[in-house]
Amino acid sequence: MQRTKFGEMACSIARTLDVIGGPWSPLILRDVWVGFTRFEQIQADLGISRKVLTERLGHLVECGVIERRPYDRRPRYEYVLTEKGMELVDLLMVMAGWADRWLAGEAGPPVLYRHHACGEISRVDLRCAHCGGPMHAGDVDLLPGPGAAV
Amino acid sequence: MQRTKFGEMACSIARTLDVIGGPWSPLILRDVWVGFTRFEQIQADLGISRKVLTERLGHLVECGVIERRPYDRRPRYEYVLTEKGMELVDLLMVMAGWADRWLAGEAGPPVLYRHHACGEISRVDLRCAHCGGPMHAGDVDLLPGPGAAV
DNA sequence: CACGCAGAGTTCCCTAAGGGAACCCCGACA
DNA sequence: TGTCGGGGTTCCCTTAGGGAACTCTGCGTG
Repeated sequence: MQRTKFGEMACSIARTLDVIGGPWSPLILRDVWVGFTRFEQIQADLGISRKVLTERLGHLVECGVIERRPYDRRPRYEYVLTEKGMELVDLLMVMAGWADRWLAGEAGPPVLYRHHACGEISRVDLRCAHCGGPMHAGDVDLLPGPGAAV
Repeated sequence: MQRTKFGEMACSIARTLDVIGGPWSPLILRDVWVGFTRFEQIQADLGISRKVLTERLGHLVECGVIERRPYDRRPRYEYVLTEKGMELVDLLMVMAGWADRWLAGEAGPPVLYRHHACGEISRVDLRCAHCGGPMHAGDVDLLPGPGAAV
């Protein structure tokens, strides 16, 4: 809902928040991902206000993470993930993985992920794109990059 | 800022949002991560309202992702990441990675990550914890887990 | 011993964003 | 010609964020 616009900061986290920082945006993306692709479906599934849903969908379309396209000769539309959007869903999987580990409690995780390639129930793991070793928050140094401010 | 409380949904994404869904929360965590650990530092760095910062810090402490501890005999406190919090920072790296790829533009990414293990500038890559192969949003099936609703 | 200062919050008011419900528009179909 | 259903608008109300001023607490200094 932010009043302060994060997009202007020289910070990639802030820029991502500018796209999906709205409270509902990640859940909308999840819905589109799992197959709730129409306005009514998303609205009913999330219980979100129609007004806010309209705004959020518009914003996500503007940002190029989903596409709005007609599925009928009547004015009916569905929303589909773009490639940019699919990669945001990767982020959602990491989110889910964190909550599965830290917040699921007795009941266990609400959703399981089966990896196509190996057929096993699994979870995502963060690895270094260069050497393939584990790469977590404690395993890196931060250096100013070319787009750094000042 | 959400009015609707996500924590009750049987959805790990919603549960994560309940912890860091507030507009500023991810940036506060980032600040704590990179070494802005005191109230004044964070407030100055982010330009966030002191009121909201107080609330957000309190919430993050409650959720167990950061710890508040005195660093002086005067009433002075600093905030440090817990293990639970450190793993949330993993999520922030994925966020940053997405924006580095899709939003950095001409200037390039504002921050680079050097992996301790191999010493190279790198980025995080999502792999299957089971087989080690790439694991992205398109590479998985979703199945109801033990904690699924209904 | 009074003063000042700095960190860490409160308090108060204002505005804008979310929630909710009702309303609208358009093309099919009966 | 009426009505149905998807996909939005509009309007009003409430509440959370922004901003600035105020407070409280202990040290450190003259």
